[in-house]
Amino acid sequence: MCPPSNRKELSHERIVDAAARAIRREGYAGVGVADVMKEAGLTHGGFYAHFPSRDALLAAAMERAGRDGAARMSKNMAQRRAEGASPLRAWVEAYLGDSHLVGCEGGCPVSALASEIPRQSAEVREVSATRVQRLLEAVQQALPATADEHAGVAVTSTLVGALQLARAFGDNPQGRAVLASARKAILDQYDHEAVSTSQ
Amino acid sequence: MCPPSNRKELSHERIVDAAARAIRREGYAGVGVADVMKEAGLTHGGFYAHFPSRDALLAAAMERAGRDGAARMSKNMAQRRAEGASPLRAWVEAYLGDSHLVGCEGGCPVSALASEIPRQSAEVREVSATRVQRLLEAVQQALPATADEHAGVAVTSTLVGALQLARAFGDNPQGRAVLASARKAILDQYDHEAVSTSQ
DNA sequence: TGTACATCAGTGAACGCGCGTTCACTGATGTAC
DNA sequence: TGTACATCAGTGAACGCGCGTTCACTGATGTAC
Repeated sequence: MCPPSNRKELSHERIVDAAARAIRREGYAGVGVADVMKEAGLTHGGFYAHFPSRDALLAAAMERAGRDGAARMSKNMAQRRAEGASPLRAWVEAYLGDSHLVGCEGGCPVSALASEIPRQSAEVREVSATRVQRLLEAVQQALPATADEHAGVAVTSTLVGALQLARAFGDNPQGRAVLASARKAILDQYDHEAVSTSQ
Repeated sequence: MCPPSNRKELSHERIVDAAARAIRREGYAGVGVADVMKEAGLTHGGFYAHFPSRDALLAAAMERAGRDGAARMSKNMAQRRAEGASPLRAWVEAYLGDSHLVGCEGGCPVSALASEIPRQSAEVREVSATRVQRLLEAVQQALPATADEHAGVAVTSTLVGALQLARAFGDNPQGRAVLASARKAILDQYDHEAVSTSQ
């Protein structure tokens, strides 16, 4: 069925995909080797033919989750931009959408894992820090050209913090109110530029 | 040495104190019953005379950590206010101080644990949500009276998010830059009121 | 004041369980002749 | 075309370990008389 040189590679992809979902759903600490392998349709014994350790899997999963999240954001944003939203509005409404209150599985791994990062192994911390850096860059690009770097960092912090506080309350009016307040505060301050200013 | 009715109570306090430090240092998932008991100067066997389960300990620890953190913030703020800082400046500089980049052990449990909260048991989530609520209220009180509730939520989100992103980078120039940007952005926007306006 | 007893906080061994990791083996696949 | 062999991804049993939890016991303390 599969070209021989591809078979292992395909399994590898399934494992990383499963782990990328698992870390966002369960946290770094909640992810087990056996569960990930099972979700990838394999048995746990074969794991060490793919990764030297559980930590190596977590690192690969974080990188994959970051790319996943970015791709999904791009798609989501493109649609909002097509509907006439400014880049910043598109970002903020996509990132802080009410649907992100439940199930972090497909969302931004930084907001799903931020407080766990400092407690991870060096290899996981390094990959995670790079993902934070990419998130900062993406938000900066969505801001009007007049916004300085401080603004980019502050907006990213607000996005990540608001999503976490909202999730701490859960999918209820209190959680949704946190998201709404953060959306409003960011757009009121930074979205004074007209839509036509950018792009 | 100890009045008999007090002895158990004193042990209980030591256990909760140890756990309140442990959850901030290691995360909910990183805290073990035996380690906490050892840090409290006891053996693990006695634990279940104090708590019905590990989750009950985590809940008690979160509440204690919240009060601890609030008390420390009060002290820190009082000193800054005495030096002439506005309430908001005092809050922001205390909360986002560079010293919080290493060792969350004595700091704000919300920023130390935020992304883990949605994965906890109901009892831990409830206590944690209350701590988030208290944090929102405290920040709101530090803001100028002209600031609405959206501003309070946004500033709290920025504080929590910035501390976590900075800690993801670590105690280095990159981490300190995140804190500095967040401090600047918050104060530039919300601290236009003169010091004399409040209190 | 002194002795016997009741109380109870804390001890430490033991339990079942799930984890990360290892390894001898299986069985499907492609290759050599 | 057919047979024998080499390769190697994946299997599943087993390992040591640490965890949360239980429980029979200890030993210090205060009380009754």
